[in-house]
Amino acid sequence: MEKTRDLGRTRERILGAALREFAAHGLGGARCGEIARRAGVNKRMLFYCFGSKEALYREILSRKFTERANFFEAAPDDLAAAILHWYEAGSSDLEWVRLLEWEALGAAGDKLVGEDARRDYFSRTSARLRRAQARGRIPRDLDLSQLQITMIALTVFPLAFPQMTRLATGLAPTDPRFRRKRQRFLRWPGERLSAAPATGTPSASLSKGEGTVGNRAPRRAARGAVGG
Amino acid sequence: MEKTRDLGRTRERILGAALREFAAHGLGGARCGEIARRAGVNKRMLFYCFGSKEALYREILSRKFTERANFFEAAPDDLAAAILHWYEAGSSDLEWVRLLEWEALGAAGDKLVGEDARRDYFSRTSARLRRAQARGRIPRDLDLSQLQITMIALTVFPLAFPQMTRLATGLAPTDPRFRRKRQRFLRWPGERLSAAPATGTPSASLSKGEGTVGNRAPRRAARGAVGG
DNA sequence: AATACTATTAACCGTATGGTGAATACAAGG
DNA sequence: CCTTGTATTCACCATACGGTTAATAGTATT
Repeated sequence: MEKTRDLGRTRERILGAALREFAAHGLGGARCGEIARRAGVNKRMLFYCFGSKEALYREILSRKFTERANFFEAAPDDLAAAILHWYEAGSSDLEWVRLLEWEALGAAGDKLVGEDARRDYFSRTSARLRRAQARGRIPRDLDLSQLQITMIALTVFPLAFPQMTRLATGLAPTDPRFRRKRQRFLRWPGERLSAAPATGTPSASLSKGEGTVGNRAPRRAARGAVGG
Repeated sequence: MEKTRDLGRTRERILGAALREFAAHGLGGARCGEIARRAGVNKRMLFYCFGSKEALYREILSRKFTERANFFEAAPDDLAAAILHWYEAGSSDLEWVRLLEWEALGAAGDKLVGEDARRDYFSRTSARLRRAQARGRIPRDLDLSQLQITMIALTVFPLAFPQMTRLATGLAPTDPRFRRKRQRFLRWPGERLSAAPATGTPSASLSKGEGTVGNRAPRRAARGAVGG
């Protein structure tokens, strides 16, 4: 039979509820009482287990962050296919995108959660892209760091701005029909990029895509803080 | 000499301070006391002038919304040039982007501020794009509503996720150097799109770009509310 | 200069919230 | 079965915040 007392389990329940609450309302907007209620746990346990709301938030970010990292590691070589993989990786988890977005709004310039890992990701991806460009698989006149954020933008944006997506397309970004259409659309510039006119290699490939995009720390106590 | 009592002026001062505060912290995170302090005005005046925090927020959104709309109205015909104009329109005002982002996170599905105007914008733009496509100036196999949110994504994303932008490019999205690089980058797919291989017209043009992208109403009292 | 009106201020209130002190109940070890 | 440690609960605090009541001081009008 179930143990009536199991700290590990309550921890997990809290983390689950907190993820939902923080994704929905951000650090400042999330309510400890609500997290406890959702977790079916006494509010006090949050502080017993994690010390403070902010520490709990950091824990959530850190977990989600590493979880997502693995996903990104598995990108295929072909650029067009890689874009689709990134789309999958970047848009299959609404809560993650929302956490990213809260962070983007809340960060004041203080160190991000997992900043090193992120920097790592970007520099690895960058090196890979540079190699591909040197081999002529990406047009020489294309700015690679611009290409990077562009790819993230292409995949993350619809989830990050769902109302706008719905207004433009009539579909929710989570709707399977939307996702199919988006994938079809993304294939277009992908192939175009692959057909690299600069050097003329008809089919392109990137090295394998790894890495992640991430998280960050808290802001000024229980609010939001400026972002720049 | 200056009037010591001027309701119009205090209203403006409040609006100015509120814009900054709401852009920085969102509806839930913004503090009435702080707005008053920044405006150099007694807190009571916020409620005297606007009734409630939320009403003030709506006023801010509505103003910013129509202000931006005018900007978007003036897009040139040529697609490549239009993209640059949209970039300018979409990325020249950080506060606006942040308001959009707060909205995106906060909206629970309730009606957006200026939703009708936005729908208008999207349908007008959509019609224009369809005409251009019919004339063969945009590849026939390109999904136009996907194209629309893509263009917004390309221009808005760097400001919406500044930390990511900085990690990828080493520059802040507001940095003039970044903006130049981004413009140069955006010209690339712009010209590529213009060279419409589907029907073969070498130089493309869109009709004029109008419209706007926008705002929304409040959420559950002084918090954040779910977004989907 | 008295009147009437309204912009402005000071003080205050009720509530919600993050966080805590201390009691309590369960489980394992002896 | 009793003790010991810890997971869980209950009651509570201090504070911050949106909003309001009521008094006050400019200003225009006559």
